[in-house]
Amino acid sequence: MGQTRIQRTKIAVICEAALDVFSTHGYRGTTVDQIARAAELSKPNLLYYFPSKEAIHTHLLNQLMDTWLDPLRELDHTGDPLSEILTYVRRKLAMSRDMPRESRLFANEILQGAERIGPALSTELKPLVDDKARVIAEWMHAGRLRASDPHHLLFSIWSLTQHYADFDVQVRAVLGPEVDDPFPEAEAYLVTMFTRMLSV
Amino acid sequence: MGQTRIQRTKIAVICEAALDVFSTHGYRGTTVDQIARAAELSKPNLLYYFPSKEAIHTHLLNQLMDTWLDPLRELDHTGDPLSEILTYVRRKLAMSRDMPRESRLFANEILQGAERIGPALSTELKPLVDDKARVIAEWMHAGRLRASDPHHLLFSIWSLTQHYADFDVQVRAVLGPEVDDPFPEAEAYLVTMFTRMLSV
DNA sequence: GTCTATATACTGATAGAC
DNA sequence: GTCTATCAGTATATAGAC
Repeated sequence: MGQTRIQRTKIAVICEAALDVFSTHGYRGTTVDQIARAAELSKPNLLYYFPSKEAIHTHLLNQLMDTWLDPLRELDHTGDPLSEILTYVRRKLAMSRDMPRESRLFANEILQGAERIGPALSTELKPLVDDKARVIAEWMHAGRLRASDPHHLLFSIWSLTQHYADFDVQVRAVLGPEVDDPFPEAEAYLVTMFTRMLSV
Repeated sequence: MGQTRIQRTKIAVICEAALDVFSTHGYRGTTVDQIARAAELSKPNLLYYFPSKEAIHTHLLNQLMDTWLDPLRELDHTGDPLSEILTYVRRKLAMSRDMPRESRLFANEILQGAERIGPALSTELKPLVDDKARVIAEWMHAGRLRASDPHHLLFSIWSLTQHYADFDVQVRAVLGPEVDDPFPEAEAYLVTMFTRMLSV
């Protein structure tokens, strides 16, 4: 939409700042002032680029939905079943490692009833999941994966991988300070788990 | 502390109401007025029983921590390894089904940095987890369970079971209205998963 | 113990100068 | 485009009558 380069830059800075604050304090816990300070702007100046606090939040969630579903879209029905699943697990875990704020933004939204993103779950998420669940079911039916419920299989991948972003504080508290980076251990564990679960 | 029966009842009513509101709106998203209305009390009357909004929240979290760890405490090193794990999984899943508000209260707190409950993670949770992880490690070492990382095994049980409470909205959106109760499917899936993961 | 009324502070958003 | 000043609405908590 006819934006100058400077406008796009400022909007990006605001989104970056907003993601930071929303993801750690939730929607209600975040103030426009906090976002403005993090973006190094005055409050009215920020509201010159976005009409309201809610507009920023909605914008972030909509942007995120696409990125979030990319790894699942890439699940290829022509590939090797177990490799495809393990690749998906690794990508989702990498997203938890590299985009923990996005994961928490999403988790906050779902946890509090998905009032803003709710519709997209039925219109965007469900059709994609149903499609991929069908692919997985065919693999299982063909004896190329051990049988189990495909939908719950996908739920389990989401919960296990996102846990390392969303519950990061708890994971680190339990593992203690001697574990600097839990992700290598996590990847090894999850690969083992899904291999034992699915390999024929 | 020298409370009359009526006082205890009112405090229980307040806690019940507060759990309802805090778990669906988060700490900042909750107003004292909402809690008061839900408890059918006036706002000043509510603040006669608790000194502040934060005091109610802290009280709930502290109470919850104990209940939350009970199923793990019952993991018995003299029992059959796989049965003990599966029982733990079933109990945790039952808690997600029967106490979803408590699960979400806890998830909200961890997700937003565990500012209030953080210390208890190191002093209460970690020692218990380390202890039970040792039991599991011994079972694995004795060849009674297939080897894997005990800490991450516990993480996986938490994330998989709590997912059905914390992400309930998403689970239902994906499964669609034809699935009335996802928990029986979930239990069957999780039992299969941990059996394949751990049975020798 | 419980209420009405209110003090005090914060927050989202806008007006208007520059 | 960006700022200072400020409004209107809301929130926590308290004062004081009963």
